[in-house]
Amino acid sequence: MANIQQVAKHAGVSVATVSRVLNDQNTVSSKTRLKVEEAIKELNYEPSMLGRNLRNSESRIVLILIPTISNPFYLEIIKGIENVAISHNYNILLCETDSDPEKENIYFDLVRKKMADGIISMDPAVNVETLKQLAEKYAIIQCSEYGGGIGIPYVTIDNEEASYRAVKHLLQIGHTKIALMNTDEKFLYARERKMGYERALKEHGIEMNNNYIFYTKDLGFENGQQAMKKILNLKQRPTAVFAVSDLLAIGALKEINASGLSVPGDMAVVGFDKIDFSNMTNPTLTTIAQPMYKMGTTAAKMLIEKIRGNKVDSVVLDFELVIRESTAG
Amino acid sequence: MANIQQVAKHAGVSVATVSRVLNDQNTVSSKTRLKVEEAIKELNYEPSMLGRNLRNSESRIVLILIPTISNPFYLEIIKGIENVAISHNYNILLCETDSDPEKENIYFDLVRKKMADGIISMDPAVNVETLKQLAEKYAIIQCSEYGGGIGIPYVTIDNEEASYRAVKHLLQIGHTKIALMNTDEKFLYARERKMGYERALKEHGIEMNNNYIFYTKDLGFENGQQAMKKILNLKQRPTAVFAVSDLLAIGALKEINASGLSVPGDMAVVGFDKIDFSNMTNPTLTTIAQPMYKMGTTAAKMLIEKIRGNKVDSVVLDFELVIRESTAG
DNA sequence: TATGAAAATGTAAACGATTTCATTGTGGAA
DNA sequence: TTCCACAATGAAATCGTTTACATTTTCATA
Repeated sequence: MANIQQVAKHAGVSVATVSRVLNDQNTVSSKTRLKVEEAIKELNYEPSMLGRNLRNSESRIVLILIPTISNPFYLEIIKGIENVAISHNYNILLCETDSDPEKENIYFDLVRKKMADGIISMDPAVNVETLKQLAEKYAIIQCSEYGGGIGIPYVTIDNEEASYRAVKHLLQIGHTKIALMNTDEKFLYARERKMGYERALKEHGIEMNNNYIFYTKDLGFENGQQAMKKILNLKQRPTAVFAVSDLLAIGALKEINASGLSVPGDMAVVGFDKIDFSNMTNPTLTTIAQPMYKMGTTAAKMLIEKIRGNKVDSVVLDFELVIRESTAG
Repeated sequence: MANIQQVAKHAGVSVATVSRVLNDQNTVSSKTRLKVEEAIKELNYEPSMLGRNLRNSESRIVLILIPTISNPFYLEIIKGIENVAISHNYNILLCETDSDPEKENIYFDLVRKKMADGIISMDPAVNVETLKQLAEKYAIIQCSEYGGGIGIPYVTIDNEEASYRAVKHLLQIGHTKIALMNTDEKFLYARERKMGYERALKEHGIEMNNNYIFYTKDLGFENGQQAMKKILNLKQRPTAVFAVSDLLAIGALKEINASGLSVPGDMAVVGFDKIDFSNMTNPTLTTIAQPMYKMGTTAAKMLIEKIRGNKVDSVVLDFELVIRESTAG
């Protein structure tokens, strides 16, 4: 495997000149450029990024931290990040933390050890203290899930308002007994979405009923099934459920179907995220569409700015309520 | 940011000694080791992987090539690869090719330029010629999808047999008019699965009927819907469908439901892959379970062996037929 | 033709680790 | 005490680039 020295010798020039050709510098005469390019061809030379990266003190790799790759919610965001990254000559390392601080630390080490130039964190369970500390020295952006007020730039939607709109939709089509399927309130978005839920109810003169609020440990399909089981067992059974993730909602859907009830006839269901699958279920799912691709591209652009050493501001993007069969009574 | 020189100076030793401490070499006296460790603490030193990688001529990064991140089939495989990789101190770069040779080439360049130590390819549409050429110089393993006979080690299941078993199951529960929803036969697995389909039919004295075979461009949900639409319009309508991917099958499911027919009463459906979502549909999907996690770990171990310069052999893993509601008539 | 600014090229020092080989230090045996 | 084997340490080369600075070349102008 040839290196730049050999190319230089073969072309009869210095390594500096070869490097200039490689980096498209305009200070090379077309004659020598040709010589060099020929040598490169003949030797089948490929510049080593290891050498270049060391010299430039960069890795051109950015980390994406997600709790699990199994939640399709992240897929579109990742695509957005990826496209921007690639067009800026960055590559992405997808890091599944399983919300495990130990795994998390492996990845944090990657930036400490210069193997990564920055991080986009989408893990709501991330250790905020560590992250904050890391952010003092390294480029970090939070995407979709963020610890508030810790001074790290983020991109998100207005969760309170989105939740409000979802619940309001249920109220408008006549529901008054509406259950909330939420996650642990240690997560900011969980608290925000509950607030939106409460505001919508209040606005319609309905008092929030704690018996109608269910907390799940995770955002997965099974969690939705289990929670729905409990809801169906209530003596005062609600007529609608608002779940804070599509996977939860799909679990609910499955459970309702299994119990012989029908959606939306007996029970309306609203999800959150608009993952691909939300359109594949039977019935299709009413949900809040997060602008996932846009979130990804935005976060990536912010990160690259940050890596360049510029200051960046947080961004709040628009969402949309998508009404489909699961509430189209 | 401290470097090894400064640590050496601070500890009053040479850089060689610091490096020895870093790499756990036993030739360091416990006294100096202590001094060095103290200096590392005090200076908050983190060894740079850029320097180390250059010196060692390795990146400790491996590439995973997949056509699209949207097909959940790959998720479990990726997890398997990831776990093995991490435990061997490798990191993985997830590369979405969109089956676009140009994007593919960006990633191939990464290994040519030493930014990656090897590739696990799961892209059936990969440019086999390039891959073959690359495999002469770099470590490459094919996982799940493979170009046959090109001398690159692969891990897969017996697609012909799996398909045979799926169709045989349908025959055994009484179906005789069975449609096949396949993809382009330029893919080896598509040809193999068709052969299995044919063998099962033949064994039951049924001649293969080309009107019952449908080709889709991709393996997505929409492709399944479209193909099912055609199937439902046949005058001699089949009573069962075998789709070569779960996403196709789920699209079919959706279309059957939409047309007012019921599964499995009017139409039985079998998928392939056992993705998570195949258990969330209504009804749940009968499918061929590929040992995805195992495929991932196996491929990763093979790749690491290959990187080390050892010869590795291809592997064929077991599959399983999982019978669920969509055929439980 | 001599001059000098601008353009083209070269030299050598980084970047930050690992490792070979040489050197020094240590302790036990004679 | 002397010597030797072996353990511990250090000096310096190396991995493959980029780039500041120095040097040479070119060429229009006086």
